[in-house]
Amino acid sequence: MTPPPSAEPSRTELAAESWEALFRAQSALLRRFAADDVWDPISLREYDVLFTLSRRPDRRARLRDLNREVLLSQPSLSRMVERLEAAGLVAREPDRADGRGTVVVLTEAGAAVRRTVGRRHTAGIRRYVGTALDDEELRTLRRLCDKLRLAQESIPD
Amino acid sequence: MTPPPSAEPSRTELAAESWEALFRAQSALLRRFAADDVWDPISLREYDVLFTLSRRPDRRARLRDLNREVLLSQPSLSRMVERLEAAGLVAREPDRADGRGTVVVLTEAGAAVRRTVGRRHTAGIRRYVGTALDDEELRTLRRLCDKLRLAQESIPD
DNA sequence: TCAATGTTCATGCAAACGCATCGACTTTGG
DNA sequence: CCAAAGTCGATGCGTTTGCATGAACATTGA
Repeated sequence: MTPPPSAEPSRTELAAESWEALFRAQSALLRRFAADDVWDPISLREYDVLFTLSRRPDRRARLRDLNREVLLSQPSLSRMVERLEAAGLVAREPDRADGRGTVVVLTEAGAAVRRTVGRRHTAGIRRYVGTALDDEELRTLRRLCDKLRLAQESIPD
Repeated sequence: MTPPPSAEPSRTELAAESWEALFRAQSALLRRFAADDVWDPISLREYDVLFTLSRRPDRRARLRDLNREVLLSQPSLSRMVERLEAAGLVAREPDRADGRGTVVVLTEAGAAVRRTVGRRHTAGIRRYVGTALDDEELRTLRRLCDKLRLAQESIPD
């Protein structure tokens, strides 16, 4: 149970330190982005949903699939989509292939808001991320984060 | 305004891709950790507060300082500390050096809960992070995330 | 010195969240 | 073929969050 008597950090310690560093970096950046006055008329979380939709073929996705990519509970996403629909940024339609499903579609207005907010947000990313690391480091960070995320699919619950 | 006609991704694109990768990796991991049945009797966010306190000298910190490290608004943290105090996991006392301040102290019970939950949480970290990357990659990820976070202190608002 | 300004924490309040659950539909297995 | 089990999305409900604000104290500058 106790770590081996070694000067080297164990694999578990390395993992814990890396996760903490990742978590803290994300928190610090998220705080900066949240402080940026670029989000009107949506929230950062809503932007995430619109952004995710905008990358999908036909700008549409099943609610369930959307939920897999966004850090929100299913009921919360359901209600957020409801609000976005009321604001005219997305539309909901039944899935013809599965009677249980709801398909969420990004409207033109939603795509426009996504682009506008996205451009402003990108300025922050360039400022807070792009000036902190050089090109090589950015590429490495991206590669490791992608690897870390994709690995989750192979790790059973 | 438009990117130069080049096959190379611009610095801005690199930064955006890296941030997205970081954000998605953090989301995926946070979801896994949240699904782990290890949090009782606290939430993941509350654990973060207890954990942060546990690393401080004398296990105590000003509310304001705590708020700098945790991704919560000041009122939310104030109320969370209120709940943690009601649960006996922290204590609040006035700051003798500054009449405005409130010092939050981790109690013995709070430290015990932090350790118990921390041990269980660490198993998840080892599983989800420690098996996804090798030692060298973990060290690199940690280094880049730390650099990214620390750089924020030098970037004005 | 002291008025003006800034900082720190608490609280009222509305919005958003997650959990539990339900109805509707789909998939599976005998 | 159909009953049982599983999946999907919506909704009731209590909890937690953030925003706006206020009271108390600290700091600043004339």
